Order: sequence, then C-alpha cells, then structure tokens
Amino acid sequence: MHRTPITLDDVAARAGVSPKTVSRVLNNEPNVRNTTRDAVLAAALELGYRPNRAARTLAGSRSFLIGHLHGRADRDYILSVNEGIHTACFQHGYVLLPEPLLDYNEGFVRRLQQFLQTAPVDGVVLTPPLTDHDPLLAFLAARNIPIVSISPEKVRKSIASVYIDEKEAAIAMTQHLISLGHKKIGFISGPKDHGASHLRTEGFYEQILKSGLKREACPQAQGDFKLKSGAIAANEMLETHPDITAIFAANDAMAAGAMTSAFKRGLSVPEDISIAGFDASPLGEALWPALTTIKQPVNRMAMAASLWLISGALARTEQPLRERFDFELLVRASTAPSREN
Amino acid sequence: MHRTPITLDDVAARAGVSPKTVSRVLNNEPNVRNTTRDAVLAAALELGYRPNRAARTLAGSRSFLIGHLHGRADRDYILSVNEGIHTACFQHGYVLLPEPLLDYNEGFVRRLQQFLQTAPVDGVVLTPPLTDHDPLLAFLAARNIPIVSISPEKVRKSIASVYIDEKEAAIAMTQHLISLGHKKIGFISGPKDHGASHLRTEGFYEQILKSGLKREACPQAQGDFKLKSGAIAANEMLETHPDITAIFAANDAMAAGAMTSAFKRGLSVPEDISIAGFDASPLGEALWPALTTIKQPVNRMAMAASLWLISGALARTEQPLRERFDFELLVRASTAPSREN
DNA sequence: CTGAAAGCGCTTACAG
DNA sequence: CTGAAAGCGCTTACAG
Repeated sequence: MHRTPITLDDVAARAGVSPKTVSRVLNNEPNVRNTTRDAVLAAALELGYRPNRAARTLAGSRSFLIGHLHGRADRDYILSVNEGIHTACFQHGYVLLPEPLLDYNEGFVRRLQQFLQTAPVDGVVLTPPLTDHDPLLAFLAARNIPIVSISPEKVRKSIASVYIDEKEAAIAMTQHLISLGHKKIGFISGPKDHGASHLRTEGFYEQILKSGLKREACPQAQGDFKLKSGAIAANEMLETHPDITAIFAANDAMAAGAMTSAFKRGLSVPEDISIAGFDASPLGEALWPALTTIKQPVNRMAMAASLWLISGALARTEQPLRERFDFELLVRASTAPSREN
Repeated sequence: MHRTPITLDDVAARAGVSPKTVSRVLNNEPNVRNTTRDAVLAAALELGYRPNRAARTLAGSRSFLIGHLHGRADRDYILSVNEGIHTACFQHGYVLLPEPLLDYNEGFVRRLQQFLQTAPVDGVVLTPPLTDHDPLLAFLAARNIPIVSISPEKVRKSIASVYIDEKEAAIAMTQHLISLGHKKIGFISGPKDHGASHLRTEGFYEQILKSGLKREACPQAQGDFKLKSGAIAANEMLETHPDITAIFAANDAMAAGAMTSAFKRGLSVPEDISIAGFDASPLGEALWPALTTIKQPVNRMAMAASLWLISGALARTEQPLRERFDFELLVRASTAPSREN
C-alpha cells in the first residue's frame, strides 16, 4: 500500500532539525524561525512526505475526519453536499464521512454513539431536516462536537450556519414571471412544517401584492415536495383557475409534476403556460423544456461549512459564524412571455 | 470526544489475561482457549470496549477503510451503492470513503495517489463506468489493492464482481409486455458503448422473435440514458410507427422522456400506450403513472461486495469471486393490457 | 495456548 | 526559538 513510507523523522534528518520542529512546521505552530520553516518545507516537498493520519490521530487530539449527518432528504442534494465537503477535505488532508441518520427517534442515539466511537469526527456538517432536530443538537452539544448547519429552518444562536435568502429568491422568481407579463400565477407550496417552504410562499405573495397583481387571481395549492403532489396540485389549479398563465412550484420535483399535468391537458410549455421550480435539481435540467429555477450554490456552501470545521475557526470565535450565499435565477426554456401579451 | 476511553489494557486487566490475548480474541485469531475467549469477550462487553481504529491502523496493516470509487453515474445509483457499503462497514467497524473520480484521463492518477495517501483503504468497490477503466484497474492492481466491481460491463478474469443478468431482465420485461397483449413494441436503447445496454437490447429482440412477433413491427431508437433522448426517440417512433402500443426504454429516465412525448401527443398512459423502464430509479417511482421497471438489488449487491473486502475473502481465494443477484420485475401503473385486445 | 518486549509515526508536556 | 523523552493504543515478531 505504501510505496515509500517516508516519515516525519526522515524529513527531520533531511532538514537537519528535530522531529518536533518538523511537527511544528506541519501544524503551523508559532515559534519557528522562517529559515528553519523553509528548510523543513523544502525537505518535506523533496521527499514527497505525507503525514500519517493514524499516527497523528493516535498521538494528538484530532481525527481529521469530518462527518456529514443527513436524514431523508433529496438524494441529489445530499450528494452535492457530500461533494462540496469532500473537496474541502481533500485539499486539507481531511476525510469526509457521510452518515445517514434515518431514524429520528430512539435509534439515532445508539447509532450516533457507534458512529462516533468508530469515527471520532472533528466536526459535523448538518443538512435539513437534521439541522432542526433538537435531540440531535443537544446530543452533539453535550459532547462538544463542532457543528455547522446548512440551510437550517430556524436560526439558532449557538450554531454556525450557511444559507441563502429563500424569501428573496422566491421574490426574484416571482418578479421574473411578472416581468414576462404574467398576471395570474399559481403557486404550489411545499410541506407545512418546512421552514424554507414557508419563506418561499411568503416571498411569492409579497411580490404579487407589491406588483399590484390580484391575490385572488393567484391560487395557492399545497404539495409535499414530491412530483406527484405537484401534478395533482397543478391539475386542480388548472381546473379551478383555467386562466392562469404560469405556475411557480416551491421545488423542481413539483414543477415537473405540474408540467406533466399541463401536457395531459393538452397545454404546451411554455407557449400556453410557463412553469418554474426551485432548487436546480438534475431532474429540472433533464426535463423538456428545461425548467427555469433557483440555484443555490450548494457546493460552495458545503465547502464553506466544512472549512470552518477544518480551520478551527469555529472553536476560535465566540459569536456563531454565519454566512449568507447568493442564489442564482436560472432562466431556461420552461418560462416565456405570457400568452396574454 | 471520548467519554470513557477504555483501552485494550483495561479489558486485559478485567479478564485477567495479557493484552496480547485480548488482541487475539478481538481479531479472531486461533489458539485461544474457549474459556479464555469467553472471559475476554465478557470483559469487553461489560466495559463497553471499542477498539481504537487509529491505534490498530498504526500498529497493524489494516486501515479499516473501504473506498467507493465512482465516476459520473446516476446520482441515485451512487448514493444507493454508498448506502449498501455503509451498512456493511458500519456493522464491522469499518468506514466508507466515497471518492469521486471524475477525471478519466491524466488527472485520475494524481488524485488517486493523494486519496490513497491520506486514506490507505483496505479495498475498493468500483461502479460503472470505472469498472471498465483499464488504466485505473492497472493502477490499483499494481498496488495490490483489493477490488470488487459492481455490474462491470466486461467480465475480467482477475476481478471479483457482483451483477445481475441484464439480458434475462430485459427478456422478463419484454415477456411482461407481450403477455399483456402487446404485439407492436418500440425499444429505446442506451448508449452504444454501454455493455449493459447492449444486453438489454439483445434480450428484448430475442424475446420478440421467440414469441413469434414481427421484428419490423418493433422499431428501435437510440438514446443516451438521458430523459430528453427518450422523449425525442419516442416522438420519432410514434411518428413513424403510430401503431405501437408499448415502449420499453433501457432505463427509467428515457422512459420518463417517452412518457412526456406521449402526453404531448395526447396519448394516455397506460390506456393508449404502455411504457416500461429499467433501473427502478426514484424518478420512475415519482412519475404519474408510476413506471413499470426492473429493480436491481443495489443495496444487497453493494453490501456483498464490501463484505468480501471486509472479511478478507478476496485475499483468501484463488479464483475470482463472482455472484449473480436476482432482479425483480416491478409492475406498476404505466403498463396495462394493449388497447388492441 | 499465552505473554513480555518492541515499535508503528506522530504529538504532548516539559525543559532549556 | 528548539529539542529529548515519554506516550497515544494497538499489533508484530519472538519466546516459551
């Protein structure tokens, strides 16, 4: 497995210093003369030295492991987050450990305990819905495990997080539709208990009213983020409000369902009706026409979250770290000027 | 992080034996008296002992790490494989490391080298398309890294693999459609260079001929496994062969595309036309009507693959391990008796 | 069948 | 600013 097992001692010998000094340089500790530091770095580079993670873990207090605890979420989303964390870890000699925590009740404690025992992570990234699982947060806090949440539903004073402004994003999409001349727009909302879904709904109606459109002309239907619920919601909506010229769904899957219903009713997209989603899922990209949607920089958000963990920034600050990321309005083929124009 | 850092020495003291004996028991080594073994096991259990992975790795020759090298494949598939490997690892104190290898050319060597240096895995699970990436296989073989491939396109004499009989699965689906009275069935095949796609096509036409149906009545169109290609293929097919009553696509995404085209043409599914897919993707389940498809036991296949790695079965045998898994025909709402019946 | 000694490759105190 | 010693918790030879 190891071709040339170069150790820290080899580097020390090569650089003409003690092992301890090499260790200092590698860990960016202070109190090393610059010339010494350079000599060590040069020696390490020449030898192609790579620190042994197991040895560092055993001797020290870090494991160089970052966990991603996730529940039952969109699988593409989970994988995207994994990729972002992985990128950050890879660059810093850390390793990503994805850990599904599907039992939200009793089982999660035993499972988490076993996970932490075989893999004592230096920190965890949390994604919804685990970002808002109070017993889990308490469990981690009790063990002093650093946490960064991605897009938590509720803001918690003590937990670092990265997020986008969901409401502003919904407003941007609504404005996009309005600027295309749409005046009667249906909205398909997500699950009631989903915080982001709430904010999206809020943003939609806020912009509708702000633009002087009539609220009654813009029906709302409730979905559950799944494709089928979007199809059903759109179908009912087109039945009761046949004059709507656009539908905005709170996620891509429901938008895809809405598209299906439009097709079934003989409507063309976007000629007869514009359809917009939210989340920039691969599904929305694969659709035909491709879905206009909102894109979160999931990768960059996940990278930022894990970098806080890796750099120890989290441990250093008193006030909880928090960073807002910009969303992106992806205008694709599923939205076009209103047929009423 | 550690609440009660119970060590092997603690267990030894409690059981009244030497640390070496505890080590023997934990590693299932021979030459331990049964009473001794039981005493050690009891002591370990009472103390809630968990071996320290870092220490075992540093002292021994195992890392307790299993890698999943994957390329650009269906993301749901990747995640399902991860889950299967994770389950097996979790039960045996191993850890899963997913490693995306997206650069199939020069870059993969450097990347893989860095990966193996920070994470010297005890073995890797390969999924398509990496299962058939010769330079990668050579690289791994040169370093004596145990490999298990899941559904490789080509069977390689020296590499262990798990798979399903793709051709038989296609035959089963074809027979399902024929038994519903369909006599004119279109087939949408996958990418030319995809081995499994070939086998599915082969199975389809073999069963068509075997059942006495006319080959000319069963058009074939080429897709690329993406939704849009299925939509285009189906659209052309319905143009040139308006009398077909069923479409069988070589994967779910293309079947979803075909469904879209059917809707756009005012056809009902399954009343006017039956549509079948392959792979049991979440997309196919979400569709409305839900897609009849072929399900591979991806989870079990991934578990089996990683267990070979974990148990060391791979190192012990001379002849390459190989196991065929049974597929499942999932009859859902998208297929029904032919309208010609 | 069992154990005492040495060592894996680092970091932690501690000393200077 | 730098280093010598001890130790992290296991497994590897080796001995008996």
